[in-house]
Amino acid sequence: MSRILITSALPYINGIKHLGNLVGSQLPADAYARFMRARGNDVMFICATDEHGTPAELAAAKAGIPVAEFCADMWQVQKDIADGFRLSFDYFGRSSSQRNRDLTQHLAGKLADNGLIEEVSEKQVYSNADGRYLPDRYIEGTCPNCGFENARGDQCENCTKQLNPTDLINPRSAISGSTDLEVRETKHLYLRQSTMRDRLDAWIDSQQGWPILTTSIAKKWLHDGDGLRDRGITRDLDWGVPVKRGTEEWPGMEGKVFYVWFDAPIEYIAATAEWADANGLDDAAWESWWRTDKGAEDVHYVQFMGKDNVPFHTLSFPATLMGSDEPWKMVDFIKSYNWLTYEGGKFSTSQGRGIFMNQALEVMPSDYWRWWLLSNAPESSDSDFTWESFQGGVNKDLADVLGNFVSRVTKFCRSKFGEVVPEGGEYGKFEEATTATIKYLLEGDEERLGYFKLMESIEIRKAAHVLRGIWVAGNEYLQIAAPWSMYKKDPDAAAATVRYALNLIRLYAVLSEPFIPDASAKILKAMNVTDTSWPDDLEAAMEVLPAGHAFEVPEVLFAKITDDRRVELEEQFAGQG
RNA sequence: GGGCCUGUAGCUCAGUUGGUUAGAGCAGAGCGCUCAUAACGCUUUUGUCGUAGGUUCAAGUCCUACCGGGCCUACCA
Repeated sequence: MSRILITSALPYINGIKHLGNLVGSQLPADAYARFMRARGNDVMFICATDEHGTPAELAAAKAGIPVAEFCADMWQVQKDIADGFRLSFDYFGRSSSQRNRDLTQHLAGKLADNGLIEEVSEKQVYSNADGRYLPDRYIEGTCPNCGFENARGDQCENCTKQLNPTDLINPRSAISGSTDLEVRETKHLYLRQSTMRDRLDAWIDSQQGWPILTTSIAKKWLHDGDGLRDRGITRDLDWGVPVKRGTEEWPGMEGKVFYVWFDAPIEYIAATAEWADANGLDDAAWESWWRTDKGAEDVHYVQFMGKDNVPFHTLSFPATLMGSDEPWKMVDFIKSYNWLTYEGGKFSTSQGRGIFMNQALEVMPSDYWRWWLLSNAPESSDSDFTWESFQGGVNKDLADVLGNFVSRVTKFCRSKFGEVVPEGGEYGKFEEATTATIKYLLEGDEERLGYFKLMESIEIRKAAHVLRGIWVAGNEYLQIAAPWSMYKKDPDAAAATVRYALNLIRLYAVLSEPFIPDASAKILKAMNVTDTSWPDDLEAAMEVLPAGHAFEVPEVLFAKITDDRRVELEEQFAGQG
């Protein structure tokens, strides 16, 4: 048994995420967590909402409620949706928790003690009308390069030239449109990442088998231009973790908060502490996952995220932990994902293009989404969602190959033997061959990785394809064994075939659980079995349901998506953007 | 501008460290089965592996250039 710590990138609080966000972190992390638990490992799967920063403040203002209240509401909304997708977090925390405040302030204090924090005086644009400092991208104006009138303060979207807010002609606030802006001098804390460049570089070099997407992004930041740059970790905002040096005030930093990207990854740790608190456990419980001096030295830690998050997880957060000079558990594997596109274009929150998580659950069951998204996860490059592909994948894989297999076996059994595992006959060469085929698909060989290895190495998409192959093996078996014709001349032989096939159904429920937990549960319930033990011994697994065991024919597991329905959905979702 | 990824059958994609006749699913065609959600199984058509060069006994696999698609580029998270 291993101890496996899994974190999924924190969804930002300002709105409901779309399917691209889901497939890029939470969903594959969940499949991995479920798989690892099923194999008997001790798993800690952590996620939380990322609640600080300007967008949260603005979203709250737009909703006309205090930001703390807004975040509390949105946390519940996101939690409910996560539950709807059956995301099996051991704890879903909040980055605004007291635990995170304490830990963020503590780590900042340690970094300062170790000479890794620098105060920098800089000029920031302040909007009098809005009563706040504006991040670069919240300032708009005319691009000095191409004349585009809606250029943003960080970059002109029209000519892609990078800008400073002060470059803009006729700058205005993107929030209020006010032109009453002024440049103010303000002090901020910078994390001296540059001094840790070689350590970070060596640390990344020492990692084995990370996705090329992960390492190439990290290397680029480490070596591009002058190398890794220091980064401001504070902001002039109201909403966030107040800047403190440990538990002490930080002179000159009054009224400022830490930058979200400083406190958000720390929430992985803090959320584990929240988990301990929520379960009435002491600090030792969460520290055994995070402190290598308190039991975490044998923990295997895996992070999941979209590619946009890679720099923070390969550089800033490791720099924070390393720089504290305390024995924090560092990540062992960073799984990063490309983007999911929608009907050939981008998912867009601002334009309402694509499918959001709440809408998805309103129109289709979560298993359908889980299966399509995981079997098409953007692991090697971007993947495109189309309703046609979704319909095809769900209908062929789930309804025809798996669902219909369960249906044909249980219904045949009911009509010939009743709703009970039939006795008589013995397993023979067909069963032996099928078991061998499935064993190969599970374990693989030197040339081809099997389901187990693919899941362990987080090749989710490939694992899904192999899993499908295991379902197909059941249909192939039935075709060869043909119990419907065998029944006429040798009912005992047919009974043995049905008994084997019923055991296949249970096996499929166990193996498929990481991908389609609802269907898996439905199957197990119908088969009247609670034994979900992992089939380390496949021969034994084919005997779990003994002759005489009662079961029920389940309802149709996966209703097909009709062409009419697909067209309806295409139209419903095309109308928005 | 710089960096990274990517371009393989009509579609979506696999193709390990270069090695015999390039694979899978879907779609198409044929056959079989009739237990089943008109489901399942078997067989089968299609490829100058983006283009042009190069290295090699041998390249989809390595190198160079070019063309196409995507992403990142540090104050949105």
